[in-house]
Amino acid sequence: MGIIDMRDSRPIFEQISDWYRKLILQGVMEPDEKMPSVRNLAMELSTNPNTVQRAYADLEQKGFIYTVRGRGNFVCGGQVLVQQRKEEMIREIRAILDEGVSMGLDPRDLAREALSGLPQADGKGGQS
Amino acid sequence: MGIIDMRDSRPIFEQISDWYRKLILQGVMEPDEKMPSVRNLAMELSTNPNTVQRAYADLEQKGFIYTVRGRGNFVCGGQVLVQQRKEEMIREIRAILDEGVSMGLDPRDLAREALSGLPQADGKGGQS
DNA sequence: CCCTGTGTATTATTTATCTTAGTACACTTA
DNA sequence: TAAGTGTACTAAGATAAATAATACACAGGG
Repeated sequence: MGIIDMRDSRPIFEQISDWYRKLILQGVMEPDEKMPSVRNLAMELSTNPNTVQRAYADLEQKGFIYTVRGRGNFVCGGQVLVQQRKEEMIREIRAILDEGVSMGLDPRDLAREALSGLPQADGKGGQS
Repeated sequence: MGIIDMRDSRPIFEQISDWYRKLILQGVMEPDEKMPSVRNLAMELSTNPNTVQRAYADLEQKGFIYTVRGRGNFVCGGQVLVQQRKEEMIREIRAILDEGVSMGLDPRDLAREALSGLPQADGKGGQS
């Protein structure tokens, strides 16, 4: 699946932002690595520079990239963002489990079924 | 929190649909119980009858309510919907855990932290 | 039958968001 | 100097959401 999915109802800038957010959190984009230029990425995705610019503004506002005038956008480092996202994930899962409880379901049962058949962590990220 | 939250970026019809979806899944609205009339609910929520109508159309399309011409909308029963929602929840949790794994996190750790401090199922729904 | 309440359909208008387009300016580096 | 970079601005088009007003068909109570 590419960066932009036409069947996805979310706005393009959000799909771009989400794509790179995941790349950064996964360590595929390393700290201080240069992001594609606004114009280049717009060309590559057959979209508008303004749309890419908005995606980058979103990433910057959320602390995933930083800007150097005249040079480009670069990836922020690393562990703090992973930790923040981890806590956000826990809140998201907890919200689902809460809803399950309100329906009379057993949250441990939900968690157990969600865990079954998952690949294990590869430890590449080295989160200690 | 009321049905409509102005700080919520989701459309009003979706908030209404979601609200009643949860009431039905929680058993607060019982099978064959009458839904508020389109005009009454619109009045109560200070919104447009068309918006409520759209929410009801959404609920009907998803199988949560049924319509009797000239009489009103009524709640569908019960266990099949709960089971469907349960499986959907498991898929949602699994997607989050997958993302965590791609970041090098341990999914069992995420699940355990999400479970900690949750209220237990009250068994009111009686899901066997 | 008549009246009221119900869902449903239609058209139009307004509003907000997203996207594209084009232009311009300041900064950095080769 | 020239090319590449981010950034700002205005304008226009497209789409979705919400409101407004009207109309029609059906069910039930009197």
